[in-house]
Amino acid sequence: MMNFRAGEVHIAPGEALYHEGDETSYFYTAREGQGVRVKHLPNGGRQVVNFIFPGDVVGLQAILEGAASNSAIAASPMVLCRFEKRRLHELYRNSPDRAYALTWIAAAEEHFLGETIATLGQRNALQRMAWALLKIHHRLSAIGLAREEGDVPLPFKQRDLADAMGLSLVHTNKTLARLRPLATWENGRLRITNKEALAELALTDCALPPDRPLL
Amino acid sequence: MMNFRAGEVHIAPGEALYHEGDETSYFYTAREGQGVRVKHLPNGGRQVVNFIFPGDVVGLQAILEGAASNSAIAASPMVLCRFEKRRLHELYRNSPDRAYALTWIAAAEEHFLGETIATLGQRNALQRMAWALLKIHHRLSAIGLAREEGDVPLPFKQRDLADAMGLSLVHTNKTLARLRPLATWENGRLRITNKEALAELALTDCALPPDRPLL
DNA sequence: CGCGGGTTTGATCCCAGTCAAGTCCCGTGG
DNA sequence: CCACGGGACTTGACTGGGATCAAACCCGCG
Repeated sequence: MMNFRAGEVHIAPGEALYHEGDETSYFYTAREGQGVRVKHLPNGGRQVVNFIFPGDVVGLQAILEGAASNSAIAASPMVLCRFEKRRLHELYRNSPDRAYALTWIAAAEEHFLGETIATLGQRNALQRMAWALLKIHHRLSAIGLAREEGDVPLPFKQRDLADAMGLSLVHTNKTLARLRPLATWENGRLRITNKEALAELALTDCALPPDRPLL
Repeated sequence: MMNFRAGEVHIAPGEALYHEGDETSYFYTAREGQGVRVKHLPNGGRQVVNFIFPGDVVGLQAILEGAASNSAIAASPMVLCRFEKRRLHELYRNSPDRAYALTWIAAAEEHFLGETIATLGQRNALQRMAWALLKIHHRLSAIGLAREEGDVPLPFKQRDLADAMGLSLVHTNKTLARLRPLATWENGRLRITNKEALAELALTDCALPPDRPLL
């Protein structure tokens, strides 16, 4: 099998994998660490489009040609595999199964963004936070990052979560405080103590997409 | 070339192409008419995830297996082509270019959903409406649905737009009224009279991130 | 003429944004 | 060793944008 990897990338917390507006010719898969994809608005607003966890594909929009519509920023030290987008055609010609997996991933991503849209559009602050914490915990658990005690690493700042849920920093903080008996997030680790109550709050039917095929 | 079409579907305004929770084994491409993809929350909330215009692929998430995460509802009489998702593998094996195009479309969709997320998260009511009207008009113009006078067909209800932008119906109405000098939407047709002013309001352009220090 | 769905408008309320301090903690340097 | 500074997190007081409630209004239609 041909090797599509075009190198491995290491980035430190706070650094960018690529910037909004860049004409990047790569896309990536995350191996270790966590980060965010952010979009900036002309007025200074900052939206975290989604979180980047190990196993995610990052920057697939690069196949659209043109400037990247968002920046990818690391929140903890990250390791990613880099691929050249112009060799994607080869992949599609020579490795239909992997191509299919790629589409599958894109569809899964779309599925998740749809849920996020519903959250931003319909849920209040408490519901948003409950939803986000559940999703994050579930996702990280699924990729085996949970410790014995059931807590998962979450290296983000409250500001990141605030910008992800479209809430102000202060209100995010206050909302996290209200959720404290159900979930705690401190020292970069998130623990869910009452999943049922959280799900109740979040109005989640918590149906996640099935396991993905390997790329 | 093999024929993947598995029929043509006609649906009337208000009817569903598929319902949330359905185990559909099809996906579609829209040929005529317009509709919405909606998600429902347990508390009765309703979010319009996006609008369906001619040329769009609908229900590609079906490749994820399992229940559909949203419903597709027609707002005007629609005509769509139906495809069987289980034959997608064939497509990937026999027609890499079309497979690539499919991924391209999925990526474009993801790109758009990302913009929507930024809108719901960061923009206020006036900015949201301005953004939505611009996007819709631009999109419909691009597929040649604009008349001589520059107006495009928009068969939705104010409720649909409200649910798309996460605003209440009444506030949507009032906001549309405030935008009246810049854009009018009546009798199912949308006309933009002052594109520049609208874009100004919507804060669209967003080329480069403002010089906020990283991290 | 009455009815129902969609649109418009006014009055009131409250969730979340903003402003402003203050605390905790860690790294740096005197 | 402590003083200092800066970044993240907390907390309280105030404000306002948008939700909610409640009526009209404006059709097309039976």
